[in-house]
Formats: sequence, structure tokens, C-alpha cells
Amino acid sequence: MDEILSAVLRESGHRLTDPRRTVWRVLYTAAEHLTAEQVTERARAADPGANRASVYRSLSLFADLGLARELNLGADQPTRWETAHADDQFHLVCEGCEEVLHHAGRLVEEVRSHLLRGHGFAARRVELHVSGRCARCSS
Amino acid sequence: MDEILSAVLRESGHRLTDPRRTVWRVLYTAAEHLTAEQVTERARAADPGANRASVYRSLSLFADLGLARELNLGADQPTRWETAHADDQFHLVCEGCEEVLHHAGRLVEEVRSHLLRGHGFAARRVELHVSGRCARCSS
DNA sequence: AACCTTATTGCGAACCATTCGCAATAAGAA
DNA sequence: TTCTTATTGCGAATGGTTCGCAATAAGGTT
Repeated sequence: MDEILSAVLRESGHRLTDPRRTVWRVLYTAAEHLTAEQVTERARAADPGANRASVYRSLSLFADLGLARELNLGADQPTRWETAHADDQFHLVCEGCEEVLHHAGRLVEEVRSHLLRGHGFAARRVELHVSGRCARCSS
Repeated sequence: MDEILSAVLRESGHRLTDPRRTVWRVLYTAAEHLTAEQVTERARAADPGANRASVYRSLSLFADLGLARELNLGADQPTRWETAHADDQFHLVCEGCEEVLHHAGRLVEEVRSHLLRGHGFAARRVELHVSGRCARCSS
């Protein structure tokens, strides 16, 4: 996984540093969507001196470079982070088990072409967040 | 418009107060999606003593009662508010003119039924946020 | 119409996630 | 190895939002 980071940083004229590598590994190996605070905690497991501000800086750099993505899943909850994936996926948040699921589909593509063809709106980013109850939790 | 507010408050056992009425009118007559700060400013046009904390309290009460809705249109921008509308509408944010458009469609309904039928996921709320460039701004 | 109960307000202080300023450090080019 | 300058680490600052609590007022009750 380090190669991806290394390549993208190099190509964009940024330096590969320990804090960045640490944050990247945390994000890359996380199954869930982490808050900046959780990323910091986990980074500290690898490097006890990991700094909060640097974590924030790494995360937002990664977002700029397209390596990571910042997520707002509800106005009340803190921002969460994930490694970037194609945005033809969307997020299902289960209100029962609090799990966040990814779901792929052709729907996002439909939205795009509908907007462009029918309304001249050129969609750059489509975010679809659904909250509700998953199969396990709706019984 | 006051009747709606009055009825919903009464029915839910809350009191109709001046601050609530003021905030409601601001929200109800606003074309755009306002930040809490903007709501406060406008509330002060009607009542110079309008209080920030009370505005926040009114807004979140309205959200609880289904009268208003809190919107996160991007992680960097502050939370915005609007009067509730059916969520078969979604939000288009133009990156050129910064305008936020509503767009109605059957897409949201499709998402719902797809998730329920195909995956047993009972969607409660579907939020579709699209950012890109509107017809005027993409030239 | 005056009264009582208690929800609501207004105020400032507190909070919390995130960002900033800046001197010290270290990446990577020469 | 040296040099340049991007990056870090620290603590302080910021900004949106919430809280604590005494003062106020809504609306039901005599």
C-alpha cells in the first residue's frame, strides 16, 4: 500500500514523511470510516508521538490528491475519513447497528446522465447517503 | 405560514413564542438555504434582540418536529437550514455560481425500492447531493 | 383577570473539532 | 554532505454550536 502513497506524493511534488505514511496505513487498513480523532489514536499505536495537527494535515492533503475522502454522514456526527473509492458507490448508514455499508450501483451514473442531458448540469461529484435499517436490524 | 408552526407546536406540546415565530418566518420566507448565522442576522432585522442560542434551539426543535431540515452540503461549509420538503428532492450545488438548486425526481424512490427489495435495507432518509456546474456556469 | 407551573429565553461561559503561527526538523535535489 | 524549503510539533487561536442557570413568559387553571 505504501507504493500508492509514495507514487502519488512524488508525482504531485510532495514529500514522503513518516507521519504521512503512518496516517495512510491507518486509513488503508481500517475497515470502517474513521474520525480524525480515531485516526490519531491508531496512528499513536504505531508512533506514540503522532501529532493531531499533522494527522489533520495529512488527511486533507490526501483528500486533495484524491487518495482519501472526507465524509459527512449526518449533521450531528463528526467528519469521517476513508480511502477514496469510485463514487459510483454510496453509503448506507444503519441506524440500528451503526454500521456504514458501501453499495455499488448504476444509480449514480443514471443521476449523472439525467442531469446532464435533461438539465445541462455537469455533475462532478455525486454523494448519496441513505440512512435506515439494514436487513438484520429491521426485524 | 404561522398556522403551520402554531399547529405543530401545539400538537407536540410546545409553546409558541416570539423567538420561534421569528425564526420560522425567516426560514419560511428564505429562498436559499441559510446558515444558522444568517438566520440569526435576519431574525435581528425583525427583532434586534434576537438571540443566537435561541435561534439554534428553535432550528433544532423545528428539525425534531419535521418542520425544518439540517443540511450538510460539503464538509468544509457550515450547516445550512431549510424548511422541510419531501425528500424525493435532492440538492444540486453549483460550483460556479454557488447556487443550491432543488431538483425533484423519481430517482430517490427508485433507490428506496431497490434497496428494500434487493437488500432488505429499509431506507428512512435518502440524501442526494450533487456538486458540479449548472448550465449557465459550465460554458 | 390574576395565578401557577414549568417551558423557554438570554446571557456568557464552555466545548470540541479543526486550523494556525512559527521555530525546529528533516526530505530529497544538487 | 550540503542546501533549500516542505513539513512537523507544539500550543494557542478560532468558529460554530451547546450548556448552565437565573429571569421571563405561555398557556392551563381557578
